[in-house]
Amino acid sequence: MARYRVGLETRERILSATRRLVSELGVEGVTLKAITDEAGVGAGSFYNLFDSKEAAVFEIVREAIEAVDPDPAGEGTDTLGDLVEAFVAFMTDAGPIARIYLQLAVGRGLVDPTIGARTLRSHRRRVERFTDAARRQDPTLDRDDAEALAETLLAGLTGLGITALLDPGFDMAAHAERLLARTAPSVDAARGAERGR
Amino acid sequence: MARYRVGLETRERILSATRRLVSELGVEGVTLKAITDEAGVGAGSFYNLFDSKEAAVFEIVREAIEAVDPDPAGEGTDTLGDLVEAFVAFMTDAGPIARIYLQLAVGRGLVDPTIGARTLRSHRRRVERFTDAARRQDPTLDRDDAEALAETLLAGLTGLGITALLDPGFDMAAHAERLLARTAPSVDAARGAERGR
DNA sequence: TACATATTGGAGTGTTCACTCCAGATCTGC
DNA sequence: GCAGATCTGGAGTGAACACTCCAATATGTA
Repeated sequence: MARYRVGLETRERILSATRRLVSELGVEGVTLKAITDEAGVGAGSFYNLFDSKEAAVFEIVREAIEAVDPDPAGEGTDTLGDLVEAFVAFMTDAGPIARIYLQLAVGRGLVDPTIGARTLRSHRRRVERFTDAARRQDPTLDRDDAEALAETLLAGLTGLGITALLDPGFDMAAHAERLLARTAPSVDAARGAERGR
Repeated sequence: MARYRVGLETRERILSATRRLVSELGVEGVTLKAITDEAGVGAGSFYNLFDSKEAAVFEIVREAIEAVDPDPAGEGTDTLGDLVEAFVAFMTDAGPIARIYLQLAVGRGLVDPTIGARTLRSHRRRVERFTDAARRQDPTLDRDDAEALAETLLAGLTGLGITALLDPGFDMAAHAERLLARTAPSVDAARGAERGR
């Protein structure tokens, strides 16, 4: 749709504005006028580049959902600690994206079945990733046990992430560390031993 | 505002409709027409009983937020297990209310500072309740440790609740049990001992 | 029963919204 | 530097929205 350089630049400007506004006002709170004003662009320019307001918002939303799954290529190398650390970093450093993700996954996911299903799918994938990491570090772990471990650990991380986004003073990293130590004691012991080496 | 019997009945009918619709469509998705249609009532009747659409929605929202804190009077008697059980029951049995609560707390709380602050306050109160219960059951527990325990346990419960609402087949009770055993081992040991008596 | 007051439905109002249209400006390959 | 395509802002459109207004009716009281 955009073919000239200026068009592509405008597109980026609009997406930045949309990202900022969606994170501030929510997926439902953002208006076309707000986007075009923030981007310094007329409505005509917007519709020259996007089919609808929804299309621009969806682009941002997809970006947010995919951002929770870091490095989908590098399989089998992460430890549970790495995964936890990455999740904490996503929640505390990713700025608007984490906000958008949670708003979307929880706020919209509970209302819109399409988004709910998408969120659940992405959650399952993450559980699997965590499960694999746990069994890699503690091979004596039963598959069901590892999966239950992953499920509770991820649930805890999600809850901590919500608190962290609501309360800027919350020390998510410390709580996540503790959560890992408690929910995955055998794995964490192995980790401690490795550290002490 | 309502003085006659019929008026009070209509008020209840409108609130029921609002509760149902807010849980299905979300706080932002519900329209006045949807409410009045669902309640079988004209717009005039609605505004005879409520100041605004917001007022009716707020009534439902307040109800949802208060429902998370069960039995605020009976202090000092609940065990951690009781509190966990109550939280699980709220998420799995409370029907629309739990949906509304999470939508609101997370979806809106991340966007609307007023709601965010309110959610955080209610969260702090719950953390305190959990902390007290933990120290009651294991008096050797340090206050900071107990609070960290409560924070991680509640975060986990919240995360599990989200999954439970997104996935009807999810066994929240089992995961919550496991979470309690892991995050509060000393308390849970005491509990097991009591059970074995 | 008679009267004051509450309740009712729904047509009407003003506002906000996403989106269309298009004339003129700008861009880029040749 | 010309031609044809792309990009631009913003006035204009219709639909959806929350809310008002009011004549007709129902309700409770004495």
